Amino acid sequence: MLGMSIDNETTQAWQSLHITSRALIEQVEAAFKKADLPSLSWYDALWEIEKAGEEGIRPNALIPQLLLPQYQTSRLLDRLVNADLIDRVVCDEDRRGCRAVITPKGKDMRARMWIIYEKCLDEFMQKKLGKDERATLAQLLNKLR
Amino acid sequence: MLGMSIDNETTQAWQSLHITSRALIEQVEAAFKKADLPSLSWYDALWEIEKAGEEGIRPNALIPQLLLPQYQTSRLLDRLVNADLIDRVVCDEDRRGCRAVITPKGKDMRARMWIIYEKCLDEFMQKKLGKDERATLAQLLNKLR
DNA sequence: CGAATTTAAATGCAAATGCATATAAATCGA
DNA sequence: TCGATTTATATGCATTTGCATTTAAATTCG
Repeated sequence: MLGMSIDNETTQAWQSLHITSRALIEQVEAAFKKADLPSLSWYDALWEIEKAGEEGIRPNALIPQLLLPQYQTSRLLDRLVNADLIDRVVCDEDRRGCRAVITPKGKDMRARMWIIYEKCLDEFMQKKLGKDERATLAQLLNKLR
Repeated sequence: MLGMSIDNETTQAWQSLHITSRALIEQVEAAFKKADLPSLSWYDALWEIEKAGEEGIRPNALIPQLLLPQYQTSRLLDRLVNADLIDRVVCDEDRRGCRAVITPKGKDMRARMWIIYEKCLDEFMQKKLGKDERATLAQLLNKLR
């Protein structure tokens, strides 16, 4: 470990990742806000819950998907319930837990958000990199996990 | 705009960027916390302020560097002042403003944080990608800005 | 010059976050 | 079986954030 040293490519790659990801996410958030829509974290949650179908999904299964701590997941669900976008359905097979199930209003919200999100992805990713570059980027980033 | 559609490479690249950046930053934050050190945003601010030397740097010049909104920058400086890591020096050429100047304690803190940060960069970036891959990653990410 | 506008920075307040802990059901083990 | 432990989720409280607004100095322009 002594003598470990960080080279210039490493610094540049990290810096780019740190800065670019923040800038892009901020731009997406700004687009949502401009369209009077909720934030990216709501989208991510709604999408995972919608994909789970009528059965819904357990909060603890949502945690690794959303990369959020447990308490944040719980409170995000609170807000989604409060906005009538999901229901917390009682969970028969485990009375400690619940299932998050999307409502029609939730589906509608997610669809409206996707319209904006899609435009962002086109503008901030698809138009800036060629197909092969996008594939390379994804591949390199995946090696970091 | 009608007919615009997002292809699979775009989705994958976005997803990777979104997920990977969050995961990596979280890991760095966790490393700081484990070492009883403050967060990445403190590091970034201390570094920019330290680089500015004895003259210090104006808060409004810090905003684009840190990619933070004005009020967040102001309050981050509050906390740094409060921890004796920087001083808010009166600014003679513009009485509305101030200059953020690092203190010896601030320099020391930044140096101690860098030891941890460097290990993270080595572990999460340098060890996972080859030199050429790191260069490619940085280059692709830079095209997104 | 002097009123109107712009810019730098701070702040009051409501909402979100982080942390530790609480609650309560499920599972494990003697 | 029953107390001990683990797991799922929620929540109280302090800190941080986001937003809108305030304060005050600098700049613009008739």
